[in-house]
Amino acid sequence: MKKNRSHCPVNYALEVFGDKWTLLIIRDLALFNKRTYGELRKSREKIATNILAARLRSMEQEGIIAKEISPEDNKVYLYRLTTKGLDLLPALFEIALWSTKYDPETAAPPGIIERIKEEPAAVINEIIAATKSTGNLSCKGEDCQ
Amino acid sequence: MKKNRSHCPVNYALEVFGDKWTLLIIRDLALFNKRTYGELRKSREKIATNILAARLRSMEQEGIIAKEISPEDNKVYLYRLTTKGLDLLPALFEIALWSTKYDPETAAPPGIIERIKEEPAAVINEIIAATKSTGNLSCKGEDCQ
DNA sequence: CTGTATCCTTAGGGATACTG
DNA sequence: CAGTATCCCTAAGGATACAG
Repeated sequence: MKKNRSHCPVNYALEVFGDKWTLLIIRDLALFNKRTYGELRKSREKIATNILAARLRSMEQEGIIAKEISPEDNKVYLYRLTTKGLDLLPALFEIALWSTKYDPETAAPPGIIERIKEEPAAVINEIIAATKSTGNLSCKGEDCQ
Repeated sequence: MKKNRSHCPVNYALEVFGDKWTLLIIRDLALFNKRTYGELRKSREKIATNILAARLRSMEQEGIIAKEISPEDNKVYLYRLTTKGLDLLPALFEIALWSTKYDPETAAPPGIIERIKEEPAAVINEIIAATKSTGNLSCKGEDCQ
């Protein structure tokens, strides 16, 4: 895609996360608490390793994720959402809610979707807390997996 | 992109409007009140005519827009958002608000963004009203153009 | 005005092998 | 474990001509 087609805010968003993978990576970081490259690679959608690396680099450049060395193991890198990335959660939630309303394949929306619907602010606060805490938290997601 | 990579709601949304044009067309229909093929073609981002036709067809198949003959001129077709399409407005608004917060190029967010921030429900109701009313409403948008 | 029909180009993605 | 490096491929997009 040609960059800077316009200065419309919708267009800007498309240029930052309008590809086929970035939003899924944000989902994994936020909802499934994935932190490492290996965890992110195990998404249900089976992202190729080179694509994952490319997306992570792009996301880091855009400032929506940050990469840090694990305090526990200096050979392990941890990815986390920045404030700019966390600010995408309301949009992500609206998108997910819309899908569960209309996707014929998603008959019974699982746990976290219900929570997003009932108490989105609380979910966001939990994600922020989990993001800020150091250490490698295991994946606890059950949906989408 | 491979379809049906997973049944995750985020993934479903990406498959429906995760391309480079659909969201911009929704923007034009909702915020700029565009209704005809010709109006839609005049987006700032200069969509090619074959691409526009392809996207409109896809959106119609997905059920987010509907195509009708103009009551005023039976040679003119009018496109409008369906309920499913209108239900995307909260997501669209969150996306736009995020962009105006972070896009360095969007220094001063223009009029409609302010309204979306202050009274999103009212804006949605106006769009619904404008969508339901028949007749070819002229484009009144000032942003993004 | 509302599209089709072509032709062409390219970025994005997929598969796989390999490396420190 | 966390990526690079290649090679390949195709869907998506762009330009333009034309048609009902």
